Amino acid sequence: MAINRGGFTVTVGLVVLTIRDGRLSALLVKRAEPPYEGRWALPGGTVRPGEDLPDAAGRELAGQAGGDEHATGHLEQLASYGTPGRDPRGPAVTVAYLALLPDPPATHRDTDAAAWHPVSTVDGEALAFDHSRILADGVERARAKLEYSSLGAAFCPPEFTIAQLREVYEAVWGTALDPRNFHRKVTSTANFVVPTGRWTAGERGRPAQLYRRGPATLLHPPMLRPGA
Amino acid sequence: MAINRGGFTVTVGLVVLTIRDGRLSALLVKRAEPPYEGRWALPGGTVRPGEDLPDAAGRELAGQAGGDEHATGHLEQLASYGTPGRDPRGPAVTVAYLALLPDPPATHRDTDAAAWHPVSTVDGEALAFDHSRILADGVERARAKLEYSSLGAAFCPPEFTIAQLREVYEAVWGTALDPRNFHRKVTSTANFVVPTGRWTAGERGRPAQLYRRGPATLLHPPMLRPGA
DNA sequence: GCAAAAGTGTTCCCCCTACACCCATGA
DNA sequence: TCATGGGTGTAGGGGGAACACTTTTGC
Repeated sequence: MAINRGGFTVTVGLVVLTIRDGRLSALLVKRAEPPYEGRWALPGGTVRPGEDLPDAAGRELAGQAGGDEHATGHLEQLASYGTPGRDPRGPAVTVAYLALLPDPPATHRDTDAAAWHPVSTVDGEALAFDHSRILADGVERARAKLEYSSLGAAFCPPEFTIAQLREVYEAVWGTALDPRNFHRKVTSTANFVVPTGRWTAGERGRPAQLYRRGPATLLHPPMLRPGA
Repeated sequence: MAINRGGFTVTVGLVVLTIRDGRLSALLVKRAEPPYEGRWALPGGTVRPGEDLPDAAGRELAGQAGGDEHATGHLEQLASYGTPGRDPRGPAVTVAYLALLPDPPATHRDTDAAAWHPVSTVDGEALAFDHSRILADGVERARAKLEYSSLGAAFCPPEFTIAQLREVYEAVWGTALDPRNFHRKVTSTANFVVPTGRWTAGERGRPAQLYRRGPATLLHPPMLRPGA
């Protein structure tokens, strides 16, 4: 009944970001076969027959980065790429998705085939296919969305301190933020974070209250980047 | 040399918006053949072999709405849609683009096969395929982008008054804006609009200065929607 | 005590809002 | 002269930036 009219391979590509050692980092996989054998590339794979695009992205994400991304992380469509010749094997459209994950301990460790790379150290031409451009687009999307959405908390574990959330913003934007103003801003924005009543202990300095993600998705007013 | 590994038809779909009679309106075409024969749908078509996605979108736009969209309008990728079953003919991914055009006189008149519909009158289930959802996504993107970009001017002819630009914002957002504050805001934002030195004549009231689009793309600070 | 980190208060300034007011034209 | 729309001035308020200050822990 379904007639194959198509000439395109459709794949999903994943820009998976997290904060490791205070640096915004992307998950990359090393290609095991041509084309671009041995080069780093974005995780991803072909969309299966009868599979919806978000499902394919979620399946690839679960396979690459563990299964709990729906608990605290975030997954959204980024953009599509179809420039002729981008895949030497033939016409191919990649629908890219952006995933934001907390780092420890859900995120798997580096292996020979998959590793986290600080985005500032990924050379603009180093990745396979047109993945350098896709990665750059994903990073820029993440930077922009922190301003007007509550997605910064997607990088945090289920319970986190305001300082942890601030370190997310500082890592993604690459700027220092005033801890006092950041604290007031976050806690005074309705439904951004909700206090749990629990507190950190055993660390330097005064204990900090733990918070969870609130139900808000859009921030009014937004968090503004100092630079621009 | 290029091996066809594909099972997908890839098409581009266009959400083409303009302001007609003070209302945000979308260009729709009436399908001449099954599936959904006789139903209104978004303009679009299949991506040709060797053609890049933006080129395909621009070609379809030129074919449907005249050729000068690059002069004053705007074209950007919106999102991709690939839910199984969305096209009864088989697996199909549509990469949707959003186009913003000035209305008179570049925009063609309505015909039996293509007509402008105020978006507020397009029923949520009336369009072919999943085009109602794509249209809704495009309208929401346009509403959001007016806030923090200079794209409002893409709806205006090459030379326009501040009042014309204000009517664009009012039509897209569906709210009334204070003409005095809007004027000050627009003219005081660097590089948003640049005065031509020419003035309107022959109309009611005091003549208004004519402006062109400025080189700015992002607005600092943004224009804020009154409602939220 | 000292360093370090959490959290509060305060001041200044910019921008947004609202609205009074003046200007320039057509009828 | 009146109506209509273009454009400027000004007062009030909310939020952000900067930073002094207090609180509570580890060492």
